[in-house]
Amino acid sequence: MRVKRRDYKLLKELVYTLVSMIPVGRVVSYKDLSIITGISPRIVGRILKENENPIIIPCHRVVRADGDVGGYSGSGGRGFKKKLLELEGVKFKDWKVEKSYFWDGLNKMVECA
DNA sequence: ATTTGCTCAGCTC
DNA sequence: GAGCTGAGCAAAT
Repeated sequence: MRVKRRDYKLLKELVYTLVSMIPVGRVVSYKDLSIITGISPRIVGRILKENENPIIIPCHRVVRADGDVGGYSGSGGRGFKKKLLELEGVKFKDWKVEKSYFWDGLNKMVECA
């Protein structure tokens, strides 16, 4: 399912909203966001990168499906992202988040809807 | 565990 | 208009 280009702006808002819903100490994969929004995972990353309100959007809580930290365009890069997550209570195994920290709340919400 | 191929919106040439 | 570039994914090796 693809979204019309005209809706791209709304799509961004949706992504931001979803991301801002992630509880502390939990993470969500780009893949899940891509499924929910109906766009490809890369575009999710692009949207986060282009986010207009970095303050209310905890981009660091979005990681790759493999558990890998992924990239980060903010200050400090990936290292800072990892540190931030650890600070919130997420434990890492090398550079990967343990699966138990993935949050499936979004998927459940979508199932409900 | 590592390499390869695919994806799709945006930017550049 | 054609080609390159990613904050990724999944399958094959």
